[in-house]
Amino acid sequence: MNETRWLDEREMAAWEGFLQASNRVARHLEQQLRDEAGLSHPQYEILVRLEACPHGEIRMTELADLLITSKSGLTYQVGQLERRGLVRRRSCPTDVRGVLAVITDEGRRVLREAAPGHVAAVRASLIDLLEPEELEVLAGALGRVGRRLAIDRAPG
Amino acid sequence: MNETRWLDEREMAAWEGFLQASNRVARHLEQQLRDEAGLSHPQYEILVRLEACPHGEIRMTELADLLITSKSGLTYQVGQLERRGLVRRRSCPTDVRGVLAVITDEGRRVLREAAPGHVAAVRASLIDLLEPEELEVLAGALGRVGRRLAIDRAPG
DNA sequence: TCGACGTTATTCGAATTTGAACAACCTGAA
DNA sequence: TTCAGGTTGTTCAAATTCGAATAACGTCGA
Repeated sequence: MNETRWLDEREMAAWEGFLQASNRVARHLEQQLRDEAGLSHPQYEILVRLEACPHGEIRMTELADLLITSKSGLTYQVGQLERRGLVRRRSCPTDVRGVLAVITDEGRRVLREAAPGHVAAVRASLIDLLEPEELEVLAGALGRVGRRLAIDRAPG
Repeated sequence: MNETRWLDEREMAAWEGFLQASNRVARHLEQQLRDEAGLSHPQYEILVRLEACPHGEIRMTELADLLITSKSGLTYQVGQLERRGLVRRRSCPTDVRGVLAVITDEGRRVLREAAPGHVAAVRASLIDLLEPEELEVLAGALGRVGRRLAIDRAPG
């Protein structure tokens, strides 16, 4: 058991900044989407990912990985979206067990309407608060963090 | 209604990196704390904040603001911690409505035991993945983001 | 061909979170 | 002093999240 390497002042500042920014940005976006588009952030993300897929469809497990959520959580949210007609399910042609989540025309329409307000909120809460160099560093550093943590992830 | 300013490539990279890093780091820490200390991250944060306060105590509303959570959510978590003897409540001497959350000796002990593992996880999932310059930039930029969003917050 | 083993999506119960409603209380200006 | 208006912490119902358990299905080597 090694001696604990505590955080020094600048490490602490980075950590607290990261935590606080994560929380506040998340809250900001959640509220904006809820108010202006009637969607939760998880729901919005599902629509975004689906639209980016060929034919607007993808396997449930793959989608769960993209969204960094649990499979059961995705089942629930896709169920919500299906109820509202923004997504539908169809069974996978190559694997009887498989389910494809598919974005509907209505889903695309809702997404198209929600996107401008969402992008504005992302700018207001993060992007436009950063200098160009900061943006660059953030993209590089946090991209590395995400990729690093993506590796040693237990299956959900 | 202005034309939407969509995100360019580097802005998108920063945004996606931020989102993904937030999610993955949060998951990593949640699991580590649960496994090694039997605490959720919110609970750990409550203990940390309390210990940093004079006499290890603070008003509920102030604590909720520090933690960036709702008042009702805090009521619940403090209730959980009280059940386990890590925190106790006492009424505020200067305001009959007020309640002070107080960390107990047992709470301090549990926190002391949990801290090394938590710091190690924070290092492994974020801090030690960053170059010194990146750390500096992150602290500055995300600190600004947090402070900016702290201002226009609706009361909870 | 046949199992052993891993995958797939869902269901279930338990835990957690939120905002609204609420009762009780402070505060400051008239 | 009074009282309108804001605060305080809790309770409540509803929504969401997670992991374990489950049933059904692929895959691969012997």
